[in-house]
Amino acid sequence: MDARGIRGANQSGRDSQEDEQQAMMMEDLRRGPWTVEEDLTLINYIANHGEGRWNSLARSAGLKRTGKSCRLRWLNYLRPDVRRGNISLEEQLLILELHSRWGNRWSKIAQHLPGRTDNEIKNYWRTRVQKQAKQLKCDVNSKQFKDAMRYLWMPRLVERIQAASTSTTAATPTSAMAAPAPMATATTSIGSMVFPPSLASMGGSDFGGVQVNATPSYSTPENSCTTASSDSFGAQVSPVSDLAEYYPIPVGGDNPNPDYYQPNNGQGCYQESSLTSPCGFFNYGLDFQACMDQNNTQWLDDGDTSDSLWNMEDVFYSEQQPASINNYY
DNA sequence: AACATATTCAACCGCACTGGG
DNA sequence: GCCCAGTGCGGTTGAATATGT
Repeated sequence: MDARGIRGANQSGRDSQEDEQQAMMMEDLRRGPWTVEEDLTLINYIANHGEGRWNSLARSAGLKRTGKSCRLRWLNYLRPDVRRGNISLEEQLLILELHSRWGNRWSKIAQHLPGRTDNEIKNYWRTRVQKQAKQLKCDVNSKQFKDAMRYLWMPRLVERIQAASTSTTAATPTSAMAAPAPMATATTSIGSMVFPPSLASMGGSDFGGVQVNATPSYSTPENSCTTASSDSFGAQVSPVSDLAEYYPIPVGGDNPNPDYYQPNNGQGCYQESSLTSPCGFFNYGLDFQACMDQNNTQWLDDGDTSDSLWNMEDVFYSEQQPASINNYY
């Protein structure tokens, strides 16, 4: 047992926990990374006997692991419906939104991201979001950082989702993008979000009833969206988000979770062209009539994937100096 | 190529809660 | 009401890997 094992003196369940620790030493239980053999043993056992009662499961399966360890391994890694890989733009947006609503309620947030585990979301938050706050020398819970997330990062994600969607439909005859200007005009509704005047020129959006004539230019690297490997905070993201791929839930699906997102049938969240939060925290009714000509869509395919979509320090600076905001958009 | 530093994420921890006996 | 096993959650760690010098 390491130093972290030291606990307080009058904790409920404390004895059982000490027993667990003791058992670990007595029974020579394994810890650390799981081997392929252990994984297979666990998978096979659960396939035959189901999950639950993890301590007895661990013993019955012949695994020299604690029940906790087995449960964690199964839920976070071995479960067949666990999604691995890059976090899509939509997922990032959802994480930001739900976190702003619920805070560090990772498991609750994870319920709304099918296939993602609380651990994964937590790691995403810590490594990507908190890192940015740290670099900016501000607290992740500070109003400044939250505002930047809400007013800048999230709208930008919406734009990128729009752009990605637009780019995927651009090739179809019916989507003859007649965008004449080098500016993409995207109308984005984010129901309860009210943007400060200084940002009102930023997003092509109707945020919280404030019609924002936001027409971001996509012509510069600084405001280009990165699509292949890096999100605005350097996160690995999917270049194109196909929600049908991620959320293959039938309309009126039978997920017992009442909070579970359903495809947009009037109460759900995602449709091909809209994003709606589960609780209507805010509502991304994306109007994908954003017109982007070839030049405007080019950036989606350009390979600069290495850096930020926008530099947070620049964003903060621009927030304080609205006059200069167009330097960044 | 070698080393240092940064980043990622699986796994662990303590703690709280629940339900059965 | 108490005890205890089981479970779940959020926070933290550290090995592996990536990146920079």
